[in-house]
Amino acid sequence: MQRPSLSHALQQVAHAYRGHMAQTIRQADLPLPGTHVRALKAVCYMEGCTAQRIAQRMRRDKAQITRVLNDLLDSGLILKACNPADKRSQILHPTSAGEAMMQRIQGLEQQTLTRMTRDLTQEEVEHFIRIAWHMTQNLEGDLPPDN
Amino acid sequence: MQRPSLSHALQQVAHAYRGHMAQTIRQADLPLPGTHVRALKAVCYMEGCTAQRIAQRMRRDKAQITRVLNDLLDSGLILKACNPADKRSQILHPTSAGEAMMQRIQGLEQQTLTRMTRDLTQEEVEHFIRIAWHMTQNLEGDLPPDN
DNA sequence: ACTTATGGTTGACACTGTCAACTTATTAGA
DNA sequence: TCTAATAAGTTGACAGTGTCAACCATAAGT
Repeated sequence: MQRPSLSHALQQVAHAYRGHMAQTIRQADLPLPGTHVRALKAVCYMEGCTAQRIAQRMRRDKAQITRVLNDLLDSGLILKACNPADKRSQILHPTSAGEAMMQRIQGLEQQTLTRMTRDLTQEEVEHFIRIAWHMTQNLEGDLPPDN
Repeated sequence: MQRPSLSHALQQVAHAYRGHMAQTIRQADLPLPGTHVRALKAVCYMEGCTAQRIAQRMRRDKAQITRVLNDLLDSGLILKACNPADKRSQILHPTSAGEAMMQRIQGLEQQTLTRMTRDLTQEEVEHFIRIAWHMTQNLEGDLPPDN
């Protein structure tokens, strides 16, 4: 552990990213907190997306996911449809408003990512991602990336 | 943005680290949340540490720092001393209990970091830290690392 | 002296995260 | 088949994180 320690660097960069995204989204008048964005992303891009699958992917408590999804439902960004294969669960789909929101947010995220990596090579970024994923695995040890 | 996206990787690794540390600390019966740990670390290792300096270093709102420091004060882990050079501010010092706590937590953190980087080379870890710091700079743009 | 800036505190609030208890439906076993 | 264990989702409660605005006291510049 030398000067910019791993833990400090990690916390700072995560905080900076979160903060920058939050501010960007606020400035664009899209009143959607970070967790909601991530959940919406999952609904838009996962096939046969259910609450449980989102919880697994994000490694969050399913209680939190339920609430976030209900917010998205109330905002008219997603829909729940019966899952004929399992009456307990519901398949989630974005509404057209949800798709549109996702498009806008993707743009904002891309902006943030571009700025964040502006003086880094593609290779460096990939290296970073690979190591980050490795560290995650070392601490938890399951689930494929799949995004 | 390919499969394990930068944003996803970043959020996952930060979450994994935070979660692992929290659990480790809980298992060791040290009832100290993460922000408190970081603040205590600053008090222990920064010369002439004040609330303001901690806030700058952690890039957090000073209101939060005030509250965290008051918790640490109530727990008997730190002390506030008058700053003769500026009556508004207080110099913070760890108590012996605070030092002891810091020692124990350092050990736990080292455990977590070791596990997290167990199959990575020193070079890879340093590369990761360097890129993380770069990204932080790109999004915010000031303050030296100094830890 | 007056104004402005800074260190710190407090109140209010939004967001994040987890745990436990519960309902309903599915699945596996006796 | 009946039943027990398990899984999806919901709800309540709560701890922790983070920020904003208003405020007080002191400091610094004019």
